[in-house]
Amino acid sequence: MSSEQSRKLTIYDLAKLANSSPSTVSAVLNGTWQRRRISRKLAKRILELAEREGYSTNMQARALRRDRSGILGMILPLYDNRYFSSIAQVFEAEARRRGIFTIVSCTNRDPAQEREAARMMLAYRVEHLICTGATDPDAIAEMCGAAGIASLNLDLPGTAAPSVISANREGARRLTDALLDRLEARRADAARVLFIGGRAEDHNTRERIEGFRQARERRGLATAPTDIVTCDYAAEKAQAALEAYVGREGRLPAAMFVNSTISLEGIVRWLRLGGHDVNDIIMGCFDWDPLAAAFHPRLIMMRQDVPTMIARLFDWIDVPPEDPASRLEVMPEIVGDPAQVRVAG
Amino acid sequence: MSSEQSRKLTIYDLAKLANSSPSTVSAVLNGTWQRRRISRKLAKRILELAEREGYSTNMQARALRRDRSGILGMILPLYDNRYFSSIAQVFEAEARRRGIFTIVSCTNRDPAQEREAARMMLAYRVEHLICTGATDPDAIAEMCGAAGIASLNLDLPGTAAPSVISANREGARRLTDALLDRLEARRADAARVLFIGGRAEDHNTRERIEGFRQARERRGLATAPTDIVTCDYAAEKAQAALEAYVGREGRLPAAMFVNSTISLEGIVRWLRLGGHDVNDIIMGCFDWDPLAAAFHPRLIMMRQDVPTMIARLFDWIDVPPEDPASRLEVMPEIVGDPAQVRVAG
DNA sequence: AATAGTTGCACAACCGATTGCGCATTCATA
DNA sequence: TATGAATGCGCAATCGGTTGTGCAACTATT
Repeated sequence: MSSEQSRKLTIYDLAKLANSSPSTVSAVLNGTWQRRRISRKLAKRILELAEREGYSTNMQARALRRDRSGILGMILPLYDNRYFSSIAQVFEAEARRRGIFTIVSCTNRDPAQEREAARMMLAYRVEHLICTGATDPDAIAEMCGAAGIASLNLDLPGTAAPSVISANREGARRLTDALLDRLEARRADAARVLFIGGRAEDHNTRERIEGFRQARERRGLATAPTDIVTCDYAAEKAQAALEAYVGREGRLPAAMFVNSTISLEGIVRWLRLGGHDVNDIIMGCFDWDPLAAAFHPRLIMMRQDVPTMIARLFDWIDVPPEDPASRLEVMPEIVGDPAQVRVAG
Repeated sequence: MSSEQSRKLTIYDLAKLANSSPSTVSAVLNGTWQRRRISRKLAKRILELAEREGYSTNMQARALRRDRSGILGMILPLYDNRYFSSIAQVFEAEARRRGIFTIVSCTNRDPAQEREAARMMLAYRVEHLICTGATDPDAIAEMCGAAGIASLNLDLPGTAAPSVISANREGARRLTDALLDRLEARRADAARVLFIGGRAEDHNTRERIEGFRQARERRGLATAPTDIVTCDYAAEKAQAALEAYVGREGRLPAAMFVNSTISLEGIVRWLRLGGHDVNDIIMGCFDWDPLAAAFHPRLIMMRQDVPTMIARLFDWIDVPPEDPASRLEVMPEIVGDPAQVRVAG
């Protein structure tokens, strides 16, 4: 609050001002002064001085000496949907609550960018690295392992580090059940249900497909390969895939299991452009977006339980699981389908 | 790639392995070896050794010695809309392209959190601090000034640091023009246009209101205080505000200028819950969301030009403006209104 | 062959905090 | 009045890079 020194104030400056020593100032400022038997009086004087002079600890120096950065790193595919942005926000909020600093980096679902981001995070000596939705989590876990840094997977599981993920199969089963219930209520053809979006090679998509298949099987419905279109997540891809599907089948599907809000964007756009009423198709989306809910109240969505997922993640940060390949599934919540409330239990 | 040492490899280790000295290894690894006249042969040998042993520079040590962290900091209100998430992504991508590391922190439009985040960023000795949509940018600029760190404002302007913002007034004028054009085409009552959302105390909202007012004035339309409802951004607030407005006026507005996608969410939800057709009201939104566009093709949106804004920001990071209170306005683009294409020029 | 310039590298002092250790006082006890 | 313990604090080494400076060895010049 006082002088606008361009050289930042250090503990050495404070020590001089307080007629004390750097080690004492350090102990006072980092809270270890009681253990070091610094008198309360002196501690108080130094704290006031630091406050008055606007001292701020040089975290680089502290990190270097302590060999701990006090930073938690996270890599993330993107920020631009509610699921990932909420992951970033909740993660940051929880870390802040614990006085830990966070660094988040978007890697655009690109393995090369993932590796590069991980390399930087390791150079900054993050204490843990959270890999969210990583395309190649094991590669990163291996890098972290070599550097002696713990890594954790979120959203997509790996085999080389503990993973917190959504209960994709069970969630998909419930979402599919909700779609089928609606179809029955409408007396529509339950055969024409389309699963669209996602990547055939990613774990979540495979699990959701399996849940989709199982839910149908339990009602005696077969699932043909053409019922499933894993066209990647992008809106344009979903749009083109739906167009192709409709061209092939000659008509719209009766219901759709849309594998992300970004795919939903393409689907809805294509339907509107083609003059279709979105309400004519029963739609479920495995992800949640309140704006979509506002526009389309009959849309059924699976909202992944981000707060719980992050909480479990921090549990493992606090106490690493014995098994490095531990996998924890967190149940997502169905939204927008009142009829489902009893079924979900 | 070799041993899984738990102690991280340092330049001292490499120096021993290479029969060289730490200073030489350092120069080789940080690229200053030519200036230090290290032979190409030795440099090559050391680089290969470092690669083989999986060396990674301890950035804390480097930052401490250089007195520069190589980190760019940004504070942001939220990630969860397309505007802010895109700011974070584009900012990070551009920084990455330049080999600079970034730290982004969400501060929930809360001045206390803003200050706390800034304090942490300064403790980590970020080289610049970008304050995006800060409620109190000048307070942060002052903190940065005292620490001898340059700060820049984005989205919301301040008086104590250079600011890159959207051309809110002109953008609002154009958006309002588009609404009024549609109203005329529909021969609807141009008096019943509602401006809704935002904060009366924030600069952007004030500017947009002024643009709104001017556009109407130019067509001979007066703007009453009741035509403007700055109920904050939250969906629930917008929902409640619209309900109150309709209760007061006895009918829906003919058109609405919605001041953010988050407010739009509340508006649309209220309309759907009340059984209204969103197409009955001519709507413009000052912000852009592709999912909203997909659901509501007649919605007119102002898409803020994030890439240009970030580019200008980096221009000022490279070459600080002479005037610390410089302000640069970047024109947003109107989306979803084909008729506007010629008017926009 | 003596001198000057160049090449190639190592020494050692930092950067700012942390922390094991030790030394002077003061206090309690015998 | 000695003696042991407790109190209060400072010294100095250390974390891992960076960088000004200096010194050999070698090359070019006269």
